[in-house]
Amino acid sequence: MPSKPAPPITIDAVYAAPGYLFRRMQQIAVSIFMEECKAFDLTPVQYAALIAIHTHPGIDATRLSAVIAFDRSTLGSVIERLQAKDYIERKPAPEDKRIKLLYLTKSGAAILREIIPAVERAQARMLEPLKPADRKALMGLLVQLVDLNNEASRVPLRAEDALEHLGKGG
Amino acid sequence: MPSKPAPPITIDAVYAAPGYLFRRMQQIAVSIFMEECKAFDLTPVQYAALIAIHTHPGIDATRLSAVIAFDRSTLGSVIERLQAKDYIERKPAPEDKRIKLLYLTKSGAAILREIIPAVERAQARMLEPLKPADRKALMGLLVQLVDLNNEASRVPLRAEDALEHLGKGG
DNA sequence: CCTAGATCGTCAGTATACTGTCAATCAACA
DNA sequence: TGTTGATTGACAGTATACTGACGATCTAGG
Repeated sequence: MPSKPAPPITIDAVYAAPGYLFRRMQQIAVSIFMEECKAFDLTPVQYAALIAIHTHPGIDATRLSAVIAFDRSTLGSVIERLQAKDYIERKPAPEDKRIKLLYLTKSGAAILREIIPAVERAQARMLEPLKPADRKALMGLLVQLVDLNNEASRVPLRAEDALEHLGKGG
Repeated sequence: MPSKPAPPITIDAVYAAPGYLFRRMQQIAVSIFMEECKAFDLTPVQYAALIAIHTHPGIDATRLSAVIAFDRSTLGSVIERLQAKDYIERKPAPEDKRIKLLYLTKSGAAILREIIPAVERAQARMLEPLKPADRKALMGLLVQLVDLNNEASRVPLRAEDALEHLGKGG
């Protein structure tokens, strides 16, 4: 068998490349999210951060970044904005002066309850063009791929990190 | 059948949501691309722009944004950076003073030839954890979904727009 | 010809993302 | 105890992305 010919240098090759499709789909997903949630003034990232803080009250910023796989530097400004909107508050940790613990405010808990249906609509809309069986297949493959590629990203997901501040209770 | 219960408000629901998986996969894809191409000082977006200009010499910025589905505002700074690196040049259009036509320089054409193998490696690595049959299945579903959701994004892909400056030759 | 509307590039403003660095602080160990 | 090394939050710098607006320019219609 002869060696594979050099791939052509055209934009059509890009359209079929995984990286391009992932980027495109992310753009579309954000667009749909913002459209469904425009009444709430919350971005997808801010939403994920609120959910994570709701699930793990008293988490600190570094652990939060591991739990939602967001860059720690980026997360600083996200937290600032959520605090400015009065959706979260930061309290200094009594035992470690470096750490600031994150908690939802009443406003934060309320907006979370209210936005959930819009978020559910957005998530459904992203997959709507596919047949139900294809939706399941795609999600299954994506969950696999993201999990198996976890270490390839600069900020791997570490869901279990959230439990450390509770005393390492396995 | 009773109505569906309200979904629980936990981070685990986010981990399984399409929007979160698309974001995560995009982060991973960019990370792999940058790692494989770190010798070339080109981002994924800059690479796509170069390929598109190579495929459509003399395209203008607005049409380029339609061809690679990037926001027109964002593209302005991308073009500036490519120009600063001497990979492209802009020439005023003789027939329309608003338009600046984009061309690859010799450096741009050269770096494009050189970076292709690294890009191919990056694209392959993104899907590597999956079995070959699953890779094909995932790509097939993604191509479908991105295409069917094209209008849902703020900047839909308009590949055919690139031909307009050639005299509407259909 | 002349005006109304569309288009082009650009800019300001906001929000992710990542790299690298820094001071303050904490933990571990000699 | 004293110092080394790790951790935390913060910051500067770069690069996408999107919104909305703007002047310059072109096109179409009257």
